[in-house]
Amino acid sequence: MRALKYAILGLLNRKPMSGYDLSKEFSSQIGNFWSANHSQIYPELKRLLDEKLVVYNIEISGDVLEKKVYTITEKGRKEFLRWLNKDEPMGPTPKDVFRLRMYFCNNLDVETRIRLLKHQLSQHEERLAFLSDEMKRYNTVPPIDSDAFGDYLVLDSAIMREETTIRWLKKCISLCQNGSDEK
Amino acid sequence: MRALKYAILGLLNRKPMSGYDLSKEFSSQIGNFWSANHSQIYPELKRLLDEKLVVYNIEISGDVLEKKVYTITEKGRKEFLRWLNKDEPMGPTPKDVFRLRMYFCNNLDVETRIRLLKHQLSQHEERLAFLSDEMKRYNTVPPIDSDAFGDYLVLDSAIMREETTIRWLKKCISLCQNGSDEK
DNA sequence: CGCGACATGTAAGCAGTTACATGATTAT
DNA sequence: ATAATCATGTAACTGCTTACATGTCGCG
Repeated sequence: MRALKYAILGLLNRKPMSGYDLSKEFSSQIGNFWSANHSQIYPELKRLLDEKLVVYNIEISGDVLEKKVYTITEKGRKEFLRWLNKDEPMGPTPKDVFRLRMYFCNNLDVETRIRLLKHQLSQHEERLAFLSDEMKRYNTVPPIDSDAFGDYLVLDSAIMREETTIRWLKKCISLCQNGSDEK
Repeated sequence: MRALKYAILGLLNRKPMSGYDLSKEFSSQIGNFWSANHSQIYPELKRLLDEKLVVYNIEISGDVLEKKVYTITEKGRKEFLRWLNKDEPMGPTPKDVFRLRMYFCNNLDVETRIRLLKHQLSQHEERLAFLSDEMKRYNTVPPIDSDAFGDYLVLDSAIMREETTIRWLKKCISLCQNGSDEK
């Protein structure tokens, strides 16, 4: 599978970057659906280098600090495009610990459920507010052949995901409260 | 973290089961948000046994075929409830390879994007149809202290997730088509 | 001069997938 | 008979997280 490999190749296909830059990218839009930390990125870059999918040259920041700026090769671009064009089946359903916990929530007293649900709710609302703020930067949908188009699509998806989670959490809270009244 | 440990304890807290039964459970409602296959379940059961959180007794199916039916212990129940009551922060954003691909979709020609998007769309619509069918079994919201309540909540969540994904996919298709007209 | 950001790496361990391996039971 | 399902395990490998480890640069 090696999704990280293609995530990195895709980012380097946008523009040359260092491992450090890549790890920052994974905190931005793309990070809503894929991320990795530096301890995974550096070894992967070494591997891509061995496979001749990337090359690097060293830039000096300041006096002596070396920065390896990686560039995708023609071979790398080909392999990336091959992966991107492939039609793959729907992936496995992603895991979610909080929903796993709610699956077992009949073992919790109602007050605890509501407390846990409200805590999740506030976190997701905060996250949604952050994402909505990012969305404000787009007055219009970016051109479909620009890098920004991908940014826009995944940001939109992340917002929709948060909105849906929030709707579900509110529904859960409501069901727990009504159910407890009925008793 | 050991989420699988608690998933298994929670299921055994519902009723005694074999490893085989557990792996089937992960294909039902709970499987929408957590799953594992038998190669992970059997070693985990052994570990739970070592930790004295479960015990088993052997049932014979047919003539000689042995079936290990696991039961949660009092210690196991306590540890499960401790985990369940804990208030944990929002987990990391789940990974999604298709959205990762769409992040890079400006490198695809419009026809390919639409083909890939429509393929995903049909798969998610099929999945939604299946889940909606499952939902029909509930004429009413189950009692909030029944096992079925958890089943209901996660099924509802899975349906909302599929609906949202479908809305997003349709939006992406529409954006790609309109954008290509404008050019 | 101290702190946060910049910058790159390795090691140990946990979690999860795929494949290997075996055998019994039930329905057709 | 034979295929699908029941039933239990192990081994090898991939992916990912957390911690270890080191050093520079720019700002206040």
